[in-house]
Amino acid sequence: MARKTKEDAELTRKSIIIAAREVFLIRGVSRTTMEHIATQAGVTRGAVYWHFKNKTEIFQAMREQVFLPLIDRMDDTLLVDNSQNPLVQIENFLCGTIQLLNNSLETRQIYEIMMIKCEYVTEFSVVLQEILLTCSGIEEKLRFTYEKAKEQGLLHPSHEPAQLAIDTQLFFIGLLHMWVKDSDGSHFRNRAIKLIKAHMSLIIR
Amino acid sequence: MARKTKEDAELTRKSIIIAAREVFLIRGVSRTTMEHIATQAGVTRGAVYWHFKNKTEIFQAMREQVFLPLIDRMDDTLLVDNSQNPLVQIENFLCGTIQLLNNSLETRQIYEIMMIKCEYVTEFSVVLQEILLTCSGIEEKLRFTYEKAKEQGLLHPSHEPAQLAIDTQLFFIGLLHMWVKDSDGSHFRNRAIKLIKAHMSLIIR
DNA sequence: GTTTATACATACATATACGAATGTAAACAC
DNA sequence: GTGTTTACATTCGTATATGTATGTATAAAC
Repeated sequence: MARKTKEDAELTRKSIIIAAREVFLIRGVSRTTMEHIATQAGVTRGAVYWHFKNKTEIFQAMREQVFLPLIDRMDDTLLVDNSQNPLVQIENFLCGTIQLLNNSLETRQIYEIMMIKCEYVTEFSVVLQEILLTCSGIEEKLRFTYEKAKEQGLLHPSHEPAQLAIDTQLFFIGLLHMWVKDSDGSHFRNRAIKLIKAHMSLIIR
Repeated sequence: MARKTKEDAELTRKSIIIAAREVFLIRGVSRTTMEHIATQAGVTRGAVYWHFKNKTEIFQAMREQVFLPLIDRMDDTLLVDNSQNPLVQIENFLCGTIQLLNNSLETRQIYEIMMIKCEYVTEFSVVLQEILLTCSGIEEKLRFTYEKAKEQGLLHPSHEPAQLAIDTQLFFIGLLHMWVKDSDGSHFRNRAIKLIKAHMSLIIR
């Protein structure tokens, strides 16, 4: 077949990532083959191997589309000193993430793949380390924001920012996991925003 | 080879489950083959196919060893009306689960397999439904116990048992996930008990 | 306008996995 | 003590996956 222009090639690359996401979601990462991805993208394995060394590289490319924006948004919502109520900042960050999952099919699917359609062994254990690191970052930023809240006297005197940060983080990790697993929506998806507000209300005062 | 006695056969069956757990942990469920399991158990694939129809059946057998006791312990700790402080009952249940993970290699490994070494697709999506159901059960039992606490005036008047139950449940799900992922122990494993106490202290009064 | 590198498709070699079929020796039922 | 069933091991056919090597037409570089 004919050679494509650079722009066309970039399109094929992107369509491969999209195809991978769609197949990963249905078959799981381990069970999808390069052939599955290629077929779904409407190309042959040759094209896939041209753009990516192996499946892990495709997975990483897919993952970056979700994680880099997450970090950015977190920094924007939590770290920027906008003289807003810090507790509201935290609530906005948490709710914003849920909104993103609601609005973006792509994000939703990638989260689902990463949480229940991927086995973190051998080449993928690296990803686990990165997740751990991201979580550390979240904890730190939450703590920073809770400290602001404490300075402003918004917290109960016996509550420590560090403890609140971890508690909120673990609550949210749990929520995300159940949000993803609850595909019919009745248990967690529909209630997520309410649950976040309830969690924050436990902390206020 | 020679036929074994019934007792011997039962031993082989158990050794296959153990072998499966060990290999699942290293290679992930999808990537382990019947051959891997057989070799690890010191038998041939013939023996494995004799005892189990396929890999999913082995997985289920392994899983039951962990989930049935969980339900039992939960009922024992939370539902039995032992006139103990309900909040202490909840704390004991949460801490007890962490202790179990600390003490039992088997339990620890099975949790790890189920959370980050398994892809919940096709035959395995059934397992997801069961997990959802188990979670519903946990929520209900937590709510029941928080209601007892409220009756005894142990809760802040503005706190609702239903909300607390979900908050605690999500906190604990998050904790379990991070506990499992934090294999070096520095971030969550060593602090788990302290984090639980901190979480409960947010609720008291 | 020729050359070269690109963006793939096609073909090939190798490896691995599965499930079933078959074989077999000993345990158990009688 | 003979027949039957059990608890496996062995063998076989088939399918599927991987990575690479090779082919090829065209875009881009000059």
